[in-house]
Amino acid sequence: MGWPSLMETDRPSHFAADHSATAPSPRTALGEAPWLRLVPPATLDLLAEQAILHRVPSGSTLFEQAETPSFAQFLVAGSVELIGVSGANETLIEVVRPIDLLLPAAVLNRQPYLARGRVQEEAHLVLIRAETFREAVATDHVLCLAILACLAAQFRRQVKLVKNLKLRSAEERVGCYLLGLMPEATAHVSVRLPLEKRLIAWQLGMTRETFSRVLAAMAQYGLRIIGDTVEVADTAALRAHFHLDPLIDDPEPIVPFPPKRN
Amino acid sequence: MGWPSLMETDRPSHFAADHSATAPSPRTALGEAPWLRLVPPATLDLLAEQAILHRVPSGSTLFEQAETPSFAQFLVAGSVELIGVSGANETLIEVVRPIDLLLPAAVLNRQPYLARGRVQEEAHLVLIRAETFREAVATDHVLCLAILACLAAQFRRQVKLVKNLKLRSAEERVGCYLLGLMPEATAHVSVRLPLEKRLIAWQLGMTRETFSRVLAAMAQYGLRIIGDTVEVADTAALRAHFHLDPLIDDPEPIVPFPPKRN
DNA sequence: TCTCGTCATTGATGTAGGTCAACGCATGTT
DNA sequence: AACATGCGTTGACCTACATCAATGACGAGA
Repeated sequence: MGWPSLMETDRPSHFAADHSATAPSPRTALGEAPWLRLVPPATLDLLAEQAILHRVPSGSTLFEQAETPSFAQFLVAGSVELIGVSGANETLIEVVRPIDLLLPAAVLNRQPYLARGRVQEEAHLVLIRAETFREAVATDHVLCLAILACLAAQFRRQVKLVKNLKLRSAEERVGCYLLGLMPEATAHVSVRLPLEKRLIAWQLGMTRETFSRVLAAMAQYGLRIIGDTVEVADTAALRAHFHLDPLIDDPEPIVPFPPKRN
Repeated sequence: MGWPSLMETDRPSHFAADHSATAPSPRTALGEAPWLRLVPPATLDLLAEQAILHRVPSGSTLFEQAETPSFAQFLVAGSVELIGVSGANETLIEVVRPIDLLLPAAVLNRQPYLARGRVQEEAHLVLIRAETFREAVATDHVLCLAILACLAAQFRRQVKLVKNLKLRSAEERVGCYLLGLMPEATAHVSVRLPLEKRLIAWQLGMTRETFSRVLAAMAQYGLRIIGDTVEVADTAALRAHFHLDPLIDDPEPIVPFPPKRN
């Protein structure tokens, strides 16, 4: 498969060699997740103890649909797309961005993944054995609260994605996506697209061709595309046409949930 | 609004009168949720203490999109549809069935609902003040684990719904839905549709008209519709055409997560 | 330099499913 | 009875996309 060493428990030597100097340890990586801030260091130590820090190149498959997870995977850097597959059809479920867990629901419930995990931008992952992870959650209340917050955010992101997809036309999705890239105040803006167009199209749930056509058509709203940069004459005018909805477009933060002393 | 008394803390007298004899107490209702089985009775008592048990008629709006939840709502009986709204468009996000929580993610994170809650079949709800609920989760690790399991299941259900919708054609959705109603083994079956057709259509993400047409077209697979009952000559033949995918069609149980003594 | 592969653009065409409208059939109301 | 209201069916039509195909632009390798 795309990434044979994932399923092994021992760390492949070339990974150790590559990163012993530059890459942070799994423990450091976990410590950097803001939503794990309140978790006792001892618990993080425990999680990190057997953890593996992996760099995975773009395009690799992290896990296949229907597989039962062996690891909890923390995405520390890069991005991973979750793809639902049925027969010949594939559809993007969501794009996971750091720092987040990949499909924690499957890991927690010992259930099969409902989607394929594919690396979009080179990913840095911390792998923790599923059982270790489950036990830690079952043992440490504060960790459990953190995971709960993480999962809640993922749920809400999922709902937002569905709403974006089902309530808006292709053109609206593009318009709102572009608006999301622009700074608030400025009138005349020039932004670079953060991804290849085909990837943006795929994220917005349309084909390259449609995306291209829509971009072209948006010249009428004072929008120019030169290569991968977008120039807008008047963002206010754009905003007038495409109404950002906070209940769809606002990013969904992972809000840590303070434990209570009893 | 549809249901003015929801936002009040004190129990409206006619509810007390109506149900003091027949309806179970909030405490009993909570005790019946299998996935709360492991939660200490003391915690359930605490939750039930100020709780309100409500019967809400079909069609009522439980909460509006963008509202910040004041209550955690346990759906004990009936069904509730969650509807995403944007401008003039509405789309069904999911149908919640008992025993489950309505959008716990919003309640936990103190964030606005992303969808409207509308009663489909008369609902029995246990309302718990949001803060009480949050504190209980922050205090009791076992409760926290139960909610985590509940939320995990909801997340997975959401993913399954998206896959059903985006990976299958209208005809396939109908076919698989019908198969889901049939008993496994029998060859010749006659099933009654559990809901009005317009509601099924809406749940399957299509219009009444399309649903009607698709049903008619499925005569070619040996299917007859008489009023609200469906007769299938040969379920095996149906199954050959419409492949149920466990990763889409299997119901998503809430699997309780055993706590660990440390 | 040429070539090959990938991405983007543009046009022509196809189609799944929505929209609109008419009608039949129940059920409940005055 | 007469009437309204809501659901289901069916037909004619529309449209927002996808699909298919041709061409151009760019970068990497020989």
